[in-house]
Amino acid sequence: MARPTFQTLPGTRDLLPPDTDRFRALVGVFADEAARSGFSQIVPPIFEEIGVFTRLGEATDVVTKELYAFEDMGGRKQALRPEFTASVCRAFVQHRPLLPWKSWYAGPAFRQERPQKGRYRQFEQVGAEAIGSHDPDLDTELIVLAARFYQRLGLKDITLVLNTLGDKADRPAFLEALRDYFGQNLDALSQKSRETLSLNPLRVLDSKRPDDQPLIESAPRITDYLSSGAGLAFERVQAGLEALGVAYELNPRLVRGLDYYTRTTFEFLSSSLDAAQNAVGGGGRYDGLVADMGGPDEPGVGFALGVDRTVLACDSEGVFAAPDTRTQIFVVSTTGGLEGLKIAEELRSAGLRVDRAVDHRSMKAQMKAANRSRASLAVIVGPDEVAAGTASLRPLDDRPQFVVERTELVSRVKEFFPS
RNA sequence: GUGGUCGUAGCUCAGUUGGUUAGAGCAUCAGGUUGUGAUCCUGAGGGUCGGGGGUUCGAAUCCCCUCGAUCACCCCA
Repeated sequence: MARPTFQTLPGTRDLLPPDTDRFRALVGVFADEAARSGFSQIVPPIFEEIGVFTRLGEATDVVTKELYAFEDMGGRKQALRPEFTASVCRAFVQHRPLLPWKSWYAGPAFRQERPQKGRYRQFEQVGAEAIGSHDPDLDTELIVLAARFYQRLGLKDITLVLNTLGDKADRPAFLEALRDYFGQNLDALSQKSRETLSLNPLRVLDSKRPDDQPLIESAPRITDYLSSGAGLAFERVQAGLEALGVAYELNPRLVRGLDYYTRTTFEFLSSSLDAAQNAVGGGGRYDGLVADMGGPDEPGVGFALGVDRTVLACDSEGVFAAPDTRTQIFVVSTTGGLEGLKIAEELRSAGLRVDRAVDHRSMKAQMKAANRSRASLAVIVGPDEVAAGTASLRPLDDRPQFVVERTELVSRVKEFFPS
């Protein structure tokens, strides 16, 4: 096909109906679940001072090579948000709300990477964050909130994977152990992983390269390096999930890509997704991040779910269809006057979904448009109806057409749509 | 950033070993008597075959470059 002059940039796309209805409904479900769990919505700006995001970690790809950074006219360095957590922490520090601060959000985030299935440069997330409490039961609540959301969409093939990364203080010894271990087996490690090792040894555990698997399998485990506090918290989260009947898998190699995570980390994987990008959501605790933003040393825990991937998962499981926003009534008018327009607005005022033929085309053309709109009723006004003070109602199925008084039009049409 | 695959009408695709005005289905529009859709019939519009260059008497078909899409690596939602 000959390409148009302009088209969407790589990794971006137009969301068109009926997907738009579906996205909106999905966010609606999440908003409802979040509110049930005591979270209120926050809408941070889409771009921030670049420092807000670079605080996420010097070793994270999200910051070092995927950030959409730019300067404003005054030379101020800023960037499109690659995720929400940083913005939420910044907002917390800026406004100092009461603790715990529980907020949810929905909106686009931006990462400049090569697009592929389930991975876009502009992608949609919903998520929730709670700042100001160490309570591991809060971790559990967050996880269950996400799980309930998936459940309400109708998704079944979702696996919850759980791990802990320990406290900041536990980290150095563990990292050292990893460096030693992998360092001694350097020749058994893939080239890529060797590079990763020098940057962030944790991330080597996350390698998907088959060659690395045997080595990773017997690598040191964080659980052996946990402080008692972190260990107890991890047990408490597991106990909570068990008490609530939420299934999970432990995976000591789950490290997640952002450097700020501490203690609990989790990921939701869709097994029905035939794409490499099968993580539909993830999150964890970030106990030092608020302080890094220049705020008080308040802990935080939260998650983000990828809306685009979740929708893909819904597709492959055949669940969560778009809600019906179809036109109910289609107004056909051949008078050339304003009667059709008036009727359409009257019916709209009465709360019905009404569309109308434009451009004064032939009745046949208007009826075709009516049929295409998938409305179930056509209201027809021509010269005869106007003269007689009536309107013709034509059901767009097999039922017979009938005539109603113009003055009773709205009530007669409403009768046609019970409920 | 690296690699694989792909790029013909709005959509899904044909297009034989390079050979005359590039096709189909769906969709769109208009007709099939005077005001009636979804079915059926007839017809019409719509493509410089992603773009540029080259080989050739001749290229949608072969070669090179480029752009784009897609999938994967990496990484993550």
